[in-house]
Amino acid sequence: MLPETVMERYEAETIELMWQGVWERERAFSVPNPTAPDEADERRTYVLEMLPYPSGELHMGHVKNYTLGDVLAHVRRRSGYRVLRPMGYDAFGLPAENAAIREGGHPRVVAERNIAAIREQMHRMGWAIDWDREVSTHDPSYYRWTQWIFLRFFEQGLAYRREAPVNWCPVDQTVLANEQVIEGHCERCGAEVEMKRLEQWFFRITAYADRLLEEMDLLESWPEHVLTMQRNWIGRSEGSEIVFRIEELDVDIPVFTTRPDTLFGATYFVLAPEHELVPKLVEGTHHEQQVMEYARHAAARSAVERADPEKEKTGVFTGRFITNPVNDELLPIWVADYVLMEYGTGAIMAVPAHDDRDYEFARRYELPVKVVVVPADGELEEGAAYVGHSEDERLVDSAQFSAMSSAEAKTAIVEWLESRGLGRPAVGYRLRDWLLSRQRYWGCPIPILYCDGCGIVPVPDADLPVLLPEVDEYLPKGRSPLAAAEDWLRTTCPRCGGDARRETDTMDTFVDSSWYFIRYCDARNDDAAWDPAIANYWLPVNQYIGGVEHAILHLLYARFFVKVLNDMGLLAFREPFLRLFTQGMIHYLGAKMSKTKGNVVSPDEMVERYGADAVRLYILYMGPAEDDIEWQDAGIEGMSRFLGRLWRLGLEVAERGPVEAPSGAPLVRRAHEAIAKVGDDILRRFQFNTPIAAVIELVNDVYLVKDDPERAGEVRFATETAVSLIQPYAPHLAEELWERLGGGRLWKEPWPQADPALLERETFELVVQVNGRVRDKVEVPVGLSEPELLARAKELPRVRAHVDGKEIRREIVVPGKLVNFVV
RNA sequence: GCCGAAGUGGCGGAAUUGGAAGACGCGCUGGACUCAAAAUCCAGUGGGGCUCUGCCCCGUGCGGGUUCGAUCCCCGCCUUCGGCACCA
Repeated sequence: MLPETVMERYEAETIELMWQGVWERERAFSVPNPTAPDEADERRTYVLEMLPYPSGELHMGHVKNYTLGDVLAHVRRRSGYRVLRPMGYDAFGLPAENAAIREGGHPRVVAERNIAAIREQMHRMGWAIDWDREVSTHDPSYYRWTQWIFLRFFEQGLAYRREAPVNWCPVDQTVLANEQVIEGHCERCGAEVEMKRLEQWFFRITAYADRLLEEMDLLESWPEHVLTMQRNWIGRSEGSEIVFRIEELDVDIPVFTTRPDTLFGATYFVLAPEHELVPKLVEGTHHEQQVMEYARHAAARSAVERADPEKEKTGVFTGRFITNPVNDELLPIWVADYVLMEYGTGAIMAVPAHDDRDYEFARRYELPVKVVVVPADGELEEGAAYVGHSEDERLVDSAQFSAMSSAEAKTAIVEWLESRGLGRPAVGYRLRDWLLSRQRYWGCPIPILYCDGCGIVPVPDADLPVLLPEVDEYLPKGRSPLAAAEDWLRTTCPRCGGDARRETDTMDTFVDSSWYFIRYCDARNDDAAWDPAIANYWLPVNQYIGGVEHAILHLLYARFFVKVLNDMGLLAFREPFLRLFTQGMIHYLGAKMSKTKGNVVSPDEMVERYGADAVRLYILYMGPAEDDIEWQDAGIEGMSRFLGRLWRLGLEVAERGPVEAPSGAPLVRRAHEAIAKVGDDILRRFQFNTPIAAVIELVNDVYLVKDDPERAGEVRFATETAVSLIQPYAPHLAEELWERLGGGRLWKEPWPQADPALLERETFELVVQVNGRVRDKVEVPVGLSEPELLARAKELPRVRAHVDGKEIRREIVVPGKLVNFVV
């Protein structure tokens, strides 16, 4: 053994930079596309982590995300797979634009500076990425194809334009999608959102609502809670549409309800303030002024006020009455803010006895409450609506439907209405169409022209990309900054040759990230967005890894895109991501890391102090990858210490030279147990913390006997195994030690396979219980019969102490584990 | 309010199919090495008790249940976190 003073110290930075250079020179992780792609190739796999937004600095969430993917990719590749693992940048979007406005300069310059920085940091982490496939969504060679896809959607009628009440952020001066409004506030800047009516572009995602639900069956493994969140977001509910009629005005108003069984309990009728019939109802009546004032006021109210559940519902009577089609009763028509224009038909029948909201409203405005469903025991709670269901509930006061159960009545009443043309079964969705236009500069231009003669005209494919023009002012003033680029704006119509203007809105960045995983497959293709043969070879993604914050939007949008592209025959599969893993967040000092709170642990600093390997190891050792976990400064010290321990062991063992390991030696067996554990944990259980513990244990075991010359062979084998198993986590150190131990390129080395024969034990420790309590343990040979095991157990003095003098009523034997005496 | 996930030593966590609770790391304690310290190596470390080479009791948020046996399954609570929240 070398004296400690002579032992070479572990210099993480030197070793890491050296090996990063080797990987780059040897193109270690480049995976070219096959010349004859075979879609059925079982030995290929696509490991993908979510596209980073290049904010200028890598954060610990990225480190965790990409290290998870890295470990998986290494193990898969060494297990004989062709592994596609690309990287890119979600570079369009508000933050870069805001930074440019703040600091002066061009958003492109800001974005590209940030990309350069984050790329550098990614290289420094040593992630095994195929950099030949790098893409950035802001690059014309990428967004050209984003535009091309938009045009395909447009052709299919899946991209359309309409005026719509939209969420308007007064600070960012732009329209927000519903999803970007959090409790009435802008997701990005926190400002209170206002309502505005504007011409907007939408994707018709609602046309795919059912398929987004049904085709969840095609997914191999997604976290149940993510699927639940998507189901809730889509919010499919089955009910019926029922037509009410205002005789005096000759007007029919349909409503959507999930409770047609309560139709006889309707005591009033409500229209949303924005409902188009409101003005007609009150025109020329003495209610007109009051109602119109109320409607204007309610409609203009910001989402935050309207969504506040604490707020009392308000409304106003219109003076009109509408006929309940089931019994010809006249119901007063109200306009109230608790009815939403965007859901159902913007009108409801109100059944205060059986709906909480209607009940609350009826109490406030002293409207009648009529009970039509009662539980079997007839007990109804005072002062509340009966909304629940009980097994034997029955309808009352509902003409020929009385005495039916709710379920029976639902069908019967709708059938009765349908036969008279007054109703039909219908489905409602919470999901709205995807509002994709943004009145901002830094996004993908929408490739559309407006011609005075031809109207809306798509830009011909041959004219793509529609490049972002240069402008002087990025700050939007209520219209897109693109509108200021006069030369760019004016163009000629490709159909009639007349004057035309360009669309000045840009796309939501979720559009860019809804197809990037396809582009990676064929990233350098200048003739098409992708070659279908190549896309179908790699895709769908076998393992997708990312933050749970994208559980709804990004994942839903990407699924939608793939379904549409599949329908067009451009892709052969219907779901983009077969397996999804959502990682937990990293907290520090008791809170989510954030710049504003100042509790950020910088990956750069940690890499500088401990090296990339220690950071990679610790980020996965902290706990289960799906859990939120707390960063502990002392924790990374521990990992750094372990790497030092492995390093010293490796050098010592290398120094001694090769020695043959006797098969079946204890450390050889221990090494095989570690191999089995690490492989199983990563590949089957998707558990990344316990494999590290297993390797640490192996190293600890080696340390206890490493100086025994008799055991040099098994020590060497166990050390080599530890180095090989830790390679996915700490690739630099592992590579260096592997070379010093006389090996070649470890990243090309096959992943170790456990020898089942060596996992077999000759003896095992039999646990002996009396009445379910452990009383003793004894080492016994494997393969003893049950009576033999029981006999061995009964001999034990401590067992005798608890059994003697008592009657053994039962003997339980779990082969290979334990016996239990019940006395 | 509705839906979902979780609760284990001083801390992060482990226990894979109902079979030894606390692997591994951190922290702490003791020892070795050193003039000393750091680093390193070795050992101990859930709580309580006793007749202390050992043995007994308690212990996985709380209260019940099923079982020879429960961190794991069932019922009812509590707490924390996440999602949705006038969606008719």
